[in-house]
Amino acid sequence: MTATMPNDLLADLAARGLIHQSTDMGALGDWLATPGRRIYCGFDPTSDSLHVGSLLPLVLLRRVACAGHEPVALLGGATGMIGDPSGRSEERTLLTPEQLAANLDGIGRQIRTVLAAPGPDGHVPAGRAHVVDNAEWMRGVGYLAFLRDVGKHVPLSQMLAKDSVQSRLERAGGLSYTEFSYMLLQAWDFVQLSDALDCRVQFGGSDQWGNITAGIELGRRLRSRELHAATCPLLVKADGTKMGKTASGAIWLDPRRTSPYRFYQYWINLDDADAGRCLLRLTELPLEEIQALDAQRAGNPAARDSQRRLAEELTRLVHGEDGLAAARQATAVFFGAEVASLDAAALAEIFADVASHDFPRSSLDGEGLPLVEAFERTKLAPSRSAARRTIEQGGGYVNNRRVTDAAHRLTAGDLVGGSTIVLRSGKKSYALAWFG
RNA sequence: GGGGAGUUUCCCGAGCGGUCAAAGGGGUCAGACUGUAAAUCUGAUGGAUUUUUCCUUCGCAGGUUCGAAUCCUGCACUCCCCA
Repeated sequence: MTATMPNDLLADLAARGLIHQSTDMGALGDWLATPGRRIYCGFDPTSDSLHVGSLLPLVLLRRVACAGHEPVALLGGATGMIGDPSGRSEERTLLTPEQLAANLDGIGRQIRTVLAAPGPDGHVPAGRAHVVDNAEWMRGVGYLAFLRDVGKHVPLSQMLAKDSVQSRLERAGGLSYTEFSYMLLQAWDFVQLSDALDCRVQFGGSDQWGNITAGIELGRRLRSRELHAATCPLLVKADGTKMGKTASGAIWLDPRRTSPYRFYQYWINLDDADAGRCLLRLTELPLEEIQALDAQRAGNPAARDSQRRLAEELTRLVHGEDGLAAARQATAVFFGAEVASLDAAALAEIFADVASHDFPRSSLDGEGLPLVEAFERTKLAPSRSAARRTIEQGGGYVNNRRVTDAAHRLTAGDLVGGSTIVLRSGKKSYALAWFG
């Protein structure tokens, strides 16, 4: 059992800074006083993988489960056909049905995995998790029926008043009728979920407030039912930029897009200023432990216990114990650990992100392959001259051992794991030389 | 249409006819320091070989010279001033 009891959910969320806006907290608390309540949060199928930005709502659902309630992850199989204008400055391009199907499959898998992963205490969250797709109830609905059953009950004045609509209308591109209608679908989702699962609470990012309140209003008009909601603040870094964006692109949850190593490294490299908030909002570590880490960070920032802990928790959550182990091993190697004893499988795992180049096996025969040539061919250096320079200046490594002789040649004795030689330039530029 | 200025190695920007692969700054790459941070310091920075040396670069094409990025002619483009 997790230590958290049902009534603690709202207090815990508040303590972690996860409540930005909400409907009546008192009523919300009363409803949540009974265990096993269902709370939903929607996920847009805009890609076949979630990224770091989606971690917050995903962990939010886990908190729901840990508190003894039942999280409902709603996949936008229907709404994905339309596109949510919230927080968008321009009209979206429509997804093809094939893309949408692939995206639903991908993120559905990720959501199930994360919701079923054990927490820091080693236990799977108590509450049963539901994953549903709004295409289930939208697919068969006709346009006329929808206009009569749903549209009729939503005043245009309210729709026009939403921030998401206003900001788009002020822009040159405006927004299409299609995207304008999005909120009706999300509102209808809420009502449907309250019918089918007695789900009366919706969580979401603060940019969802408009869509969420549309659902609450519709529930009141159509069912005379009281629905509740809370939004969490958008997670941004201290410098105002989005979480999970790097120079080389977004940090994804899919290991094929972002290796566990790079995922781990993203958190390790997080600014001190952001570490505390991320621990609070993205991990399930007890508050006392986070406070202790905050104190350690203030007293000894160089140790970076917070970043390390954050990286461990989130990598384990997303990639599992094996993924964390791989990330740690890769980290050790990338920061100079011995490489000679690794086997082929470990090498492939660790250097998954690293560029490689195939050489004929015979090039190692006799005198061997000049190191400068290997550097040039693997693109570690733009030319032999450049390779010679970095080697002479102490920036050349073979299997993580520094080589300062520019005339050095690689031979079969340098092979690691049977057919590979690990080359490195400077602190962290690696390349693999394969000898097939 | 008339007059003037310019086009240099990744960028900016110096460059007396030879000693210019070309000052200086930025960037980049290494090294040191460090918290896998920031700042700082050091070195390197056309290619091939490293001993010598060779090849390719200074808008494009020719020319004058023993020899030009530096002089002459034509062409292209950019900028400024006067109409």
